[in-house]
Amino acid sequence: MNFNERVFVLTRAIPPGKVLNYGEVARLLNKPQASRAVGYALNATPDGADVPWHRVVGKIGNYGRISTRALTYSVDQQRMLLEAEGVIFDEQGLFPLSQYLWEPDPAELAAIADLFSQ
DNA sequence: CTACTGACTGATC
DNA sequence: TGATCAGCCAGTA
Repeated sequence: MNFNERVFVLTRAIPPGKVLNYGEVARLLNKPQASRAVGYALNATPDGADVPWHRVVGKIGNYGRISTRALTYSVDQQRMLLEAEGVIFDEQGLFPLSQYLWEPDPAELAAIADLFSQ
């Protein structure tokens, strides 16, 4: 299973209403400094694949921010998807990571790691 | 193998 | 409040 597929698997495991920033995804994949590669992977996400890519966001200090680099989907669309799941944005389009960052159980991570070896 | 490209991040100015 | 810079990494040519 290559890096991209791992990113997809992990992203699929993010529960509604929760998010992960690129750096966190990379860290959970045991590659703490591959945040940029994570962005590349999500950019390659097949449209229509069962991957909630909108739950992966950028990070500014202790806040989450929707990335504007890729225009396959607009910032507004991604924001609407997250708001539909309960994420509240402030006037600057940011939201506190402390409140929305997903913190998976060790057991859940183990299950995901299991899929990686397949 | 080398070179280049990004949905990144944190530090610096 | 921005804008820039430099490390970092996987995928592609």
